[in-house]
Amino acid sequence: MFANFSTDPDKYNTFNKSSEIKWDLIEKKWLDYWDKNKINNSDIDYSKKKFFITVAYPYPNSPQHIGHGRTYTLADVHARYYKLKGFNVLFPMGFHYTGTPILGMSKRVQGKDKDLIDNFKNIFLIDQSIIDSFVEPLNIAKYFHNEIKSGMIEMGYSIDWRREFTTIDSIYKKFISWQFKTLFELGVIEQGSHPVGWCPNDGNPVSQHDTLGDIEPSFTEYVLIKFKLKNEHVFIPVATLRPETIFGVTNLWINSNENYLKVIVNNNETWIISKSAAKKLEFQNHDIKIISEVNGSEFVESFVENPITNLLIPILPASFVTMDDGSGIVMSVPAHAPFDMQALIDIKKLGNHFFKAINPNELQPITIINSNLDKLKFEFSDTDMLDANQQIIPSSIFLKKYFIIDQNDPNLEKATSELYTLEFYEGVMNSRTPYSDMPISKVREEVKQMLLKSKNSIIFYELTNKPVYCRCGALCFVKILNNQWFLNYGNEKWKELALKCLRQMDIIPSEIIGEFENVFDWLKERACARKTGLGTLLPWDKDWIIESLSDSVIYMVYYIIAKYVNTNNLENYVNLIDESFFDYIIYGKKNKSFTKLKDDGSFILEEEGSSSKTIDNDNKVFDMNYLKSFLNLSFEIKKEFEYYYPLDSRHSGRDLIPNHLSFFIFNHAILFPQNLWPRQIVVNGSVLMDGKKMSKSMGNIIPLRKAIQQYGADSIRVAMLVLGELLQDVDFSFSILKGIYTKLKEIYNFYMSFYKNNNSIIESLLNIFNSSEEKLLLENENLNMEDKWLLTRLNNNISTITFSFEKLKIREALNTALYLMDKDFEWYKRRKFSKYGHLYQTKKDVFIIYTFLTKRIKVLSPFCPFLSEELWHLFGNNNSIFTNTWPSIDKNQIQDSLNEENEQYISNILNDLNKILKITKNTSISKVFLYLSSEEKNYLYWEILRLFVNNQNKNKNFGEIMKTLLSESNQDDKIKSIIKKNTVFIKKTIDDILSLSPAERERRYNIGKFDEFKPLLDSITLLSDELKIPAENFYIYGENQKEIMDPNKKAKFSRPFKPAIFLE
RNA sequence: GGGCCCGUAGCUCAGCCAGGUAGAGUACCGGACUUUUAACUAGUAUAGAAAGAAAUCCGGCUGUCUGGGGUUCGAAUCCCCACGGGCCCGCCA
Repeated sequence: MFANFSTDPDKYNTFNKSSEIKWDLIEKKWLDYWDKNKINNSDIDYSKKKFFITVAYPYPNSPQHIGHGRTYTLADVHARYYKLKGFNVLFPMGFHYTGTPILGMSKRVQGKDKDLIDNFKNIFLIDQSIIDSFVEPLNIAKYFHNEIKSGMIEMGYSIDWRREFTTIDSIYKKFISWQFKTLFELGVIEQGSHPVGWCPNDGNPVSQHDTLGDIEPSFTEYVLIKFKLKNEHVFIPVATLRPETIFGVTNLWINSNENYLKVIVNNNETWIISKSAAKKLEFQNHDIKIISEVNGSEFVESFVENPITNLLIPILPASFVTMDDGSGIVMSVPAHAPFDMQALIDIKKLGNHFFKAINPNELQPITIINSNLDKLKFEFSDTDMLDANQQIIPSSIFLKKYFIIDQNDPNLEKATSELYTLEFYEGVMNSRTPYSDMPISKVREEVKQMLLKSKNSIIFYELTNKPVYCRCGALCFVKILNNQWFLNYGNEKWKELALKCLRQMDIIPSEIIGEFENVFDWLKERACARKTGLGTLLPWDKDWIIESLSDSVIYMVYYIIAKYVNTNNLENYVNLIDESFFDYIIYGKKNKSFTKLKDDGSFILEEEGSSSKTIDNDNKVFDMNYLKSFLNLSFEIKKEFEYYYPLDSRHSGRDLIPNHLSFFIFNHAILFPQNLWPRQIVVNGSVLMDGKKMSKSMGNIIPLRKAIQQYGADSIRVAMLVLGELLQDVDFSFSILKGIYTKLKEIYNFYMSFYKNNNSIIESLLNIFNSSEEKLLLENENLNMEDKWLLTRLNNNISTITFSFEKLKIREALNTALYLMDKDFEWYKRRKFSKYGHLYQTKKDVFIIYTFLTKRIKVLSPFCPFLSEELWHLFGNNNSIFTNTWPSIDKNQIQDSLNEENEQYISNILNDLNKILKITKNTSISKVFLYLSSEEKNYLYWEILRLFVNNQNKNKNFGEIMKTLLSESNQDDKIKSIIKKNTVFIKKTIDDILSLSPAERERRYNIGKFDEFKPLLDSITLLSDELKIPAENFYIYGENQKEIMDPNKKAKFSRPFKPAIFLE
């Protein structure tokens, strides 16, 4: 990968002074350096704590776009932070070849699909010759694999590439076989049937990219209820989504203009169904034999028996019945289905003479569901709307509401769905049914189960978005796949185990844990094998390929093995690798040849005189040395597994919670002992573009590598993370990216100029930290007010950043490191310049700034590794910044609170003065008078502050405070009078304190008596500069000072921290 | 249909869990800046003025916290309802 780069740093010449920074050179230089110095490699090191972190590996069917980068970048920042904290971090990456889309794409390339090829050419910028090679599916995977990997390297991800693998590598497949055999033995893999979208022409399941117009076939479950023809052994099945309405059926509807089929189903029953229903039933695994074709009209006026109520009901003609839905015959529930009601009305219009055996007027709707129709009833009252029991007929209300005229009215759909929703959520069954007062949502399931149990119905699947056509042009159906293999995530014991695992895991952000619990709740059987695609064969049933979400749940183990495949030729022993190998590594079980291994890795010697051949338990003969070296390797791998496992952190997008992440927990929970369960999951939201999810079909993707070329990796890393906190879905923004680009440039330039002006001092400072010289330079009395403040702020910021990192509030950490620290430094500059006219001069000055800059670049380094490494080396360090340590927090450095308060105070005064100047708009001001508040006021201030700090939950309104103050001073009349004299002051002070953050209150409280005079005096030069008033024209008085100049009697308005101000 | 999330400055997002202070970045505006001095004002070191703005710096600006109701002395924050936007539920990964 890096063969083209040299390690000679001069070659890159990134320290030159041209105004544009050569990010590409900087990036190449450090990528090369990290690679040469193996910075990202991780091996067993018992002297360090390990930290094993992974991200979901990519599926290589397209280049990475900015959206993918977020999860990876977060993980990388997390990894780099832990590395700086002194952990031995393992951050590996693999590639997921398992699945079908690559095969589909390859087929489309073979078929010269224009859309796809244009996409490759124009969006992904792939050469025609490469596209041509895509007729071979593996070439697609390999191409994008390389593409994605290059992108990851260019982004500076600290991945240990020695552990790379793909999911179709031979030993990986053995690993997956082991996983499935083990799961099978644990009894959580079962066989059953499963509905899928199906192309009869290809004989394959179809999903979105297999269909014309990229339609995802979706289907619902109907209940097909069988009505027996009176006096005949013939059944008329009808499909319904509302089985509970069986109690309200008055008749069946048949289309008398269409032909139906008489068929024998499953060699057993005779049914009358539409032609399309016959076909659908065949795909749904029913054996259909056609006997004859019959016209629908032949059944008109026949009677059928309701299988539940046993009532005899007639079959009547209706034109709204379509042959493509259900069986082509429907049951009529006029009271609750507007279609049925309208058809009934239409029939009644035909008149009695139309029928021989039936008087349609005798057909009365049967209301079986009560729901709140009050609003509608009020608007449309009419006698027609009552049934025989004087109950309101819901469907008729909706017919009126939509002004329906006949059964072909398009508004009937609307009326139907509205009534459906109303009754489903608010309706209850009435007393005509055995389910009186039960909610529909519950009854529906019960009736369905009852019907299925009594064999009066079957489940019937129907596409909801039909017609769906395969790319080959054939019409698609719902097919029931037989003998489908499932992972039974519904298994109670398994679920319990998974829940236990979840509970002891650290889920970040914690509020997302509820989402996991929900998923665990409804998770049931999950198909785990397919007929097509790349992947591993199901070990006991080689017709099936293990499905992609099932072979990617515990693969983190494999990163440990992959290193030995890539660097120790483990593949040479592939014939020795079977379940016993994984049993040994993961469980420490010794089967087969592993019985020859002792616990310390040495061998149990063969009997004397044995040859160099050995025989394992399967009676296979091996060369002894060959076996020994395999066992040696296995022992090494086992040691490494024990060192790195369990997994410490797993990063993923939140869209994977319902599947991958949940399966990940389930599989770990059952396959690993509790002490090896994963410890943490970190979930992040996705990156949107213009409010929409990035996707190829939307054409709103930004290829990652292109963006790196333009803005550099660091800018993109920062932009991705600063956009929003973890869980938030963020909108990508180029203006922010550009802003960050210039920000990083600014940082770079400042470090450069600082170095150039002070290079000899800086070099002498290289090893100063923790030395006696450092202590000497930081002697309290040597430091100015602003120096102390800067060091305090530095300390506090590092503490904030560290704390944010620990909670993985990455954005907060970044914001502090990138922006807030800069703000502090700006203030420092202003103070310095105003006092001395320069930023640095003495060694001490340089040292303070050097301290700030050095620590800052460290806290920035997880976010911008390239910039940080560059500047780290600029300052003369000749090791990698990532082999260094995270800046420590100096708890008792100096009087932190006081330093902060001082500068805060100065800044507040400056703001106040500016505001007053602005309001008065008086430019002729020449003198500034400041009055500091009296002892009495200060005393009261602390008393009130004490109440706030100590009694967090008490009422803090004015009355309460007064009461408390007075009651606490009940013996002391002097204090009492002070309190009474200063009620206005107290009220204002309460407001002052309320407007402080809790931290600020705490700080002021901890400082105790605050001397306002000191910071004022120290900042006179600053105030003078900023206000453009000579320093000698500032006058500071105590409120009660005798020789006070107070022409406007302002002094009495002074309050602690808020001196009274008068401008002349 | 089920589950989840979001709605705060023009834009992208913090703040909400633990109620009292609305805050960052970006955009925008002004100034510093550069050029010109032909015309205008003072007057010749120049300033105003006019024009230009790549970067940088300084200063400034912006809010019915989606709406309604409730709890509270006090609500962006807690509770309820409504509205608007998004995500996930596949033999996709």
